[in-house]
Amino acid sequence: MPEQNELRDKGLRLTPQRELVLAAVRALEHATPEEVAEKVKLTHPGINLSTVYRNLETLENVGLVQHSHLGHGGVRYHASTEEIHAHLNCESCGTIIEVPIDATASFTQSLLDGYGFHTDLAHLAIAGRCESCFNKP
Amino acid sequence: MPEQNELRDKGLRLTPQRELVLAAVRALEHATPEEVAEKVKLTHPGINLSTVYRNLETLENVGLVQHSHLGHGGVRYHASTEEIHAHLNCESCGTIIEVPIDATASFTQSLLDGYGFHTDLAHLAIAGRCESCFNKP
DNA sequence: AAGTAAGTGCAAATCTTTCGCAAGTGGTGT
DNA sequence: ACACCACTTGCGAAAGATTTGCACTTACTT
Repeated sequence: MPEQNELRDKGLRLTPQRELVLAAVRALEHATPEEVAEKVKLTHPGINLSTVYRNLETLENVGLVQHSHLGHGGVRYHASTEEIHAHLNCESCGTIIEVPIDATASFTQSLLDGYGFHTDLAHLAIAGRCESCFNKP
Repeated sequence: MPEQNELRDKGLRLTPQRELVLAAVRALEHATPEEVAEKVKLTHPGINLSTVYRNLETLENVGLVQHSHLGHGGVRYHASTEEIHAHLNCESCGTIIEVPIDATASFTQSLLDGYGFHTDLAHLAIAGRCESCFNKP
């Protein structure tokens, strides 16, 4: 019987750790594995970091979460249900500006037309400088 | 007296290691620190990997080289004089497609207009899938 | 030629992510 | 309820990339 649980529906076992990891990713948005672990530890102190890594990978495999590479820091995970957006990452101050994916449509279309490339702008941040940092030395 | 040497002009000491690191970055294009070290070792076998890292950082500080994050692998360095281009990175097969920066001008302009964001598309690869990988399962 | 600060080599330390393995547990069938 | 077994977890160790402390060396200044 479907719809009993989103994890079981994907063929995964329902463990407390796994549920908490998924909940943490959803709550945090753009969290690193480390941050996810911290969040989970609030309610389940014993969880191991490698369990977090494994669950992030597992959850990504079934499509419930996705990762992207923002800024110079490491990988960040977000729930698949979040609205898709591109990230502008200021290299000076680290600010992340979210841009609705529609605003990038003509660009990705031109890459498709010109290079046959199917762009996934959500996966990697776009580097640059925000207005205020640009105006500094 | 200026123009005696590009490194000294930047206030850096002229060491064999440093010259070789710069030469290697220029010769290799998109090389990882590891690859730079390999190249340098051909003529200076004793060079230490940490010396390569330190020189890459130093050379970047004075603007002679720059790094960018292509694909999932590590950091890659290129000479500042290289023609600037964006990189389309196929997440399936790892192919890198180079795109002249002109082709992205209207996109970066729209980010500037809409978000005051000064985009540096060369710094991070753009993720997605190339034509052939897109047509596979 | 001598002095000094920058640069180098080396080894160890970090940091992040992965892996092997033994012990634990969720889900299924009895 | 009971047992079974593959999937999961915890833990420690390993791996890969990059950084750091420190003593020795060397490029540049005078």
